[in-house]
Amino acid sequence: MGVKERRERQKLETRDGILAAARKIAREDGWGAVTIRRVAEMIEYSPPIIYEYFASKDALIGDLQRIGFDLLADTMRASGEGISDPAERMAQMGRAYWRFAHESPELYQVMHGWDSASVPMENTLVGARKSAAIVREVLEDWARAEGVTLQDAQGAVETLWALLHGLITVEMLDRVGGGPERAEGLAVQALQDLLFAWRSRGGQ
Amino acid sequence: MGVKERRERQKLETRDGILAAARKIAREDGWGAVTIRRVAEMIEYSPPIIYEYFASKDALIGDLQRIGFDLLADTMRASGEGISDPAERMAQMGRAYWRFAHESPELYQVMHGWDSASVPMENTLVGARKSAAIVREVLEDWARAEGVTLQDAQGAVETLWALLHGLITVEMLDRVGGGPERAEGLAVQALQDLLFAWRSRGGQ
DNA sequence: AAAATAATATAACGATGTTAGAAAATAGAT
DNA sequence: ATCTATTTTCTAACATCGTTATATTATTTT
Repeated sequence: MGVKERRERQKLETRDGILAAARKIAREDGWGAVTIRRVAEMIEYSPPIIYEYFASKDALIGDLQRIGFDLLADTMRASGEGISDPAERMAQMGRAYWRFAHESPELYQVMHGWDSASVPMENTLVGARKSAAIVREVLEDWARAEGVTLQDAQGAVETLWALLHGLITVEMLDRVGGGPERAEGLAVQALQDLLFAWRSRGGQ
Repeated sequence: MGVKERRERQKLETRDGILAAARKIAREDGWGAVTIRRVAEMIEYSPPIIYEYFASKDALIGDLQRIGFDLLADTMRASGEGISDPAERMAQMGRAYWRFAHESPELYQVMHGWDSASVPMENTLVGARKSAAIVREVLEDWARAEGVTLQDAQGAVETLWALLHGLITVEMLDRVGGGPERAEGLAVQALQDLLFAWRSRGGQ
């Protein structure tokens, strides 16, 4: 009577296969190259099969988007674990964010609707909140440790996020002027500058 | 013998009509709704006519992208004109950037390839440089006035840009909980914080 | 082994960007 | 003013896309 179970397992495997195929195509040839037919070909099924697992192409891509945000949040959380100094923990998490965007550019792209990956913005909103919550915690730890009262903690988180995301954006667009290392240096520097300013004025 | 000239004029008008139509559709229903057929319908011509003026849909969109960047650069330049204090001039240009993104969201989107507007990244790069050059000038004026030596002026420009662009991104995605005014406040604040940090440490 | 059910494939639909070729409008020449 | 040549514009069609209806094959159950 393990038939149902085996079927379930196989179904999940196929589902994962579809997601993996879409991701692989996106990574290799961009999200514009991700078509139902090409995904189907890669998993060696006929196109309609995909609709047994996803309601639509948008749903499939939306799923990858959600997966990306979850992965990012997990990575950031993990990168901060076991580090007691809040400033250092924040720096590590910033680096984790940076690393994630560069190690999984196809996910970062789909998370933000780049590269003609048409994506429900609602997901981007929900997804971004996941990481934001983690950053906010650390930021408040830092403020407490530094004796700084943040007047607008959420705003501070958004500003930090904006800085990282903006620099990653310009770097991914640009791919010029000095290479990734320099941009990461800029990001680290700018984060420190912001923290320095907030500390100096005793609050944001 | 003014026939040729009239034809030329009419051709330019039609061309502008196509661009305007595409922009209008994008503004009203998003870039995903911009199809050749719909643009043609709006200008009251048949679809193939568009290919008399543009090599492809991508070329059409690429043109709007370039137009957007030029308009932004012009706006920023104009907003700083006649202001002698570099810090104030920079603030004005930052506000101009912010205003542009909100007054012409469809242009800002297409400039950065958002909303499934598939766009040549090369243009984004070239376009962004136009505004960057202007900002850099002012930033260097500011540094001179403040007696600050910027070790990496280009990096500083990129950082400022990243901050603005990032906050606009999060706000457009998010709507930021509190409306545009709050997000703009965050942007102004963060810019000042960065300048403060750079001044304090006597260089970036 | 036959019947019932589930899994998968083929063929097609409407919409897209784009092109070929026909039709219509306009120019210049007689 | 009419005829011809040229330019402008349109209709019809193609390939590709997401998606669905329907047929076919494989598997399970009786």
